[in-house]
Amino acid sequence: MEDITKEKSNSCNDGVLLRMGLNDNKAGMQGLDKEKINKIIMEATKGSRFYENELKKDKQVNQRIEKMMQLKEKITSQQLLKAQLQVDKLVLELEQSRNLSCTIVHIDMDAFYAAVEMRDNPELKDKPIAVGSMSMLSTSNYHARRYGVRAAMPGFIAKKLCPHLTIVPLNFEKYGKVSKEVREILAEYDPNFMPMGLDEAYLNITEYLEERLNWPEDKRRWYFNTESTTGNDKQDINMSAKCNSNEDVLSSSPLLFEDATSLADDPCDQRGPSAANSVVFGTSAEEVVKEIRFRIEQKTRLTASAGIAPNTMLAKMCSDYNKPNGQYRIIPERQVVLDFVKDLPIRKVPGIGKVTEKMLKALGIVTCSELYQQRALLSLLFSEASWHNFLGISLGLGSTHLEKDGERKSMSTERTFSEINTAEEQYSLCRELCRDLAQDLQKEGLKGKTVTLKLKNVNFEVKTRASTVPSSVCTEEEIFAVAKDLLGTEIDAVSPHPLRIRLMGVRVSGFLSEEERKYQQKSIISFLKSGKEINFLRPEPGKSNQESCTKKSEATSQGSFFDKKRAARQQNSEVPFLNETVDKQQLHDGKSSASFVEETSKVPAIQNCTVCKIFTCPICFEEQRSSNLKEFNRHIDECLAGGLVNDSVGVSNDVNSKENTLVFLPSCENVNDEEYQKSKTDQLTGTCQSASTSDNSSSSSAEKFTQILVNKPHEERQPSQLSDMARNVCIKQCLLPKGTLLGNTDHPEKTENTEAASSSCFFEAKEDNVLVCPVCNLEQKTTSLMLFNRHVDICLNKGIIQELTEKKDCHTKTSGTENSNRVGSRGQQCANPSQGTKRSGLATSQSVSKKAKSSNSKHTIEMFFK
DNA sequence: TTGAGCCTA
DNA sequence: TCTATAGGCTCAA
Repeated sequence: MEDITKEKSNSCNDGVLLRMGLNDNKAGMQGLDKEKINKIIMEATKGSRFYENELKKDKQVNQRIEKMMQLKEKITSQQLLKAQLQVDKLVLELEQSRNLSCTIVHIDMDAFYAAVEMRDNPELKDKPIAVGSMSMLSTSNYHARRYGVRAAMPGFIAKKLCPHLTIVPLNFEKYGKVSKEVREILAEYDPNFMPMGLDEAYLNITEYLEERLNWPEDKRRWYFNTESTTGNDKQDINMSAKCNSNEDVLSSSPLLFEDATSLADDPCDQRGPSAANSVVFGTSAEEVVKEIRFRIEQKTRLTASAGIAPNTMLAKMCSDYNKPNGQYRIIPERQVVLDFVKDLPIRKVPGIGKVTEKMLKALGIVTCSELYQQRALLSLLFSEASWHNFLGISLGLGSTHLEKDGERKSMSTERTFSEINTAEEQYSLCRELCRDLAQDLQKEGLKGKTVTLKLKNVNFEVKTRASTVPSSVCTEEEIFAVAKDLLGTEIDAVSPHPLRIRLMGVRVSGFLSEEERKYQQKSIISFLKSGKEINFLRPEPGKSNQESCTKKSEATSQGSFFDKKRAARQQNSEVPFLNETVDKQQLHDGKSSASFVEETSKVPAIQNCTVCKIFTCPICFEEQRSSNLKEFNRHIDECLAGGLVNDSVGVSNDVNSKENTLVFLPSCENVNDEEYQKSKTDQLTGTCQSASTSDNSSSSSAEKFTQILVNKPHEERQPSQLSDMARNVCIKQCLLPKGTLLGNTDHPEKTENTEAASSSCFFEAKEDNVLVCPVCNLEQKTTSLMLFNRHVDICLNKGIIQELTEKKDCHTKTSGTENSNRVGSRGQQCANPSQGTKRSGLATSQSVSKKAKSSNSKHTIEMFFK
């Protein structure tokens, strides 16, 4: 985030000191010199538990290095040669894919938090300040940096380095507002720009540049903001320029820099004629970026640095090149890119942290060109993801498109405190964290299956303990039920000694993917509810999050339709759907929006849930007070007989409103054999019944309604039966394109056009007809009825069984065995957005996930109940 | 596949 | 007196 962070790690040598100490000589100019700073830091930390832990961690890194070196020793020249060929093949491929056509910009606000604080409090202007607390600083201004005060440094140590340092507490609300102002400007240049935190963003201005080429001068003229230039600050808001061989910088920082000169006074400014209080910017990328920075400064009175390059990785490094308040561009030519990267220290590359730096240094790799030279060796020592990443870096390759952040993967909350060592306090804190987390989760409407407890003991050793439960959780009670068990295990593990901790955190992950949620929304149930959508998962308009979430949790805590089916099966219950005693695992799964029953009672704890007697009818959506389930089922029967058919069809399509093709097939699970046989016979004879007809069967419609998706196991079904079921369940003429033929394979004479009323049970497509699958709601181009029916079958199996019930693990992990002989280089790939690895990683997992889904499409309904 | 630990920003 | 949060990778079981 802050350039200070980069400074900190510029040249970490060995050991702990480096992590904590100063690593460049900038500080020495007017503040303290490097040695003195390191000495003070060492005196302040040595002997502390933190320091001891740092030593321990350092030892572990050394062990990893040792292991790597042993591995290296075993590599034969033949292996190396082979690897070289393999890697060079990839180099060729990468070269071919090199894209220099994009203009990517990275904008980075200078010492953001500190600059905001200084702007708002002129008294701080000439003082060394840092933002944060005595425990930890988030950033510091450039005065303070001269004393070695930097981000990620505890305030008390900073105070030792710079006794007159002013520490300002964090005010995220304020930074957020400023950030919003900056983003408004950025959006004008790239509406799809990618913010990275509050103070950084990537823009793709390729298209914008083309457009701007034809802009008249007046459209490129910007005026100085005299309003924001108060008397005292006037000299600060000037525009200045400093020129050097590499760049042409608009500079001015009133707040951070002392060497600003006025733009008007600058002889190297070559821009065109400008009015006294305005400035005209050109059409090149450099000019556009200057304009952006000018506008940011005029609007916020803060400065930004920027990098311009053909990809995100390079752009990010460029923004650091002339920081603060500068910009730098890499011309989009292969050789220029390679030259830029050549002597660049690897630590400057986003995503390469101190550990990776140290490991590479052990191999004699310090610069990016060395990274390239050792590519074959690296491919043998590091994981595939790692060495691919290294190769990309050494070739100056990175992502050329900006993707918005993907779906959230986890949410957590943690707290640091002075030692807590009693179980009572620990459980109490744990609950508190769960409460906070539950609120956050509910604000975003998230539920996850994995709960992770994080503990840091007084020796700074961090432990995480996770547990994955069958049903998603989101309420305080649900999360706490899992977390307290994890905590209990840890307390027991050290017993009879007390567990002495200084940090506790709770995380929930394993959320449903967006895709899975989409499937939910398009589930057969929603389909059947067409026109009267009630989506339990969405916040209700006009209601607070809290209200929505409460309702949501109430609804979902009853378990979805499928959960109840599963519960019923597990318990061998005769009651198919509205079971009063539900397995606790089923109670908390909110995956499906298909919950028919909405209860109004609170679920106090995971252990003791009972079903309330107020139900929401899935047909009329009215609350029904029922003393027993039969009564409620009777109500649904009435609704079905009287309203569902006409209503549901009528709402979604006024054509054929009098007809429907829904048939409620009995389930093998919950319907007696006789009834099942009867329905099976009906299917086999191709009898297609309307709901009203089916209503005459011995089983109640309500029960059958709940059984639509439950049928004979796949193996027991003939293809034709499956299709029949699919048709029975999903056919509604209203969803078909006008003119689509509906027909009956068994009775072709019954085939009718949708224009006319039809109770037929399958689709017949015209040539090249596009049919809308009633299950997935996607258009299916098909020339064959068979194909389309097959698609519907697959959707029914896949969409409903898989998508609704099984949570797909979005993180498809790389095989451990594949890389088992490699030394892991952890983390650096993913953390580097500029490499595109984070994005591509996401894309990969998504595509794998899709693949998994498609391969699972053969799964059948009954699998769910297993 | 899951859990734990680690790396990075 | 050494943070808080999130994402992703690796390795082992």
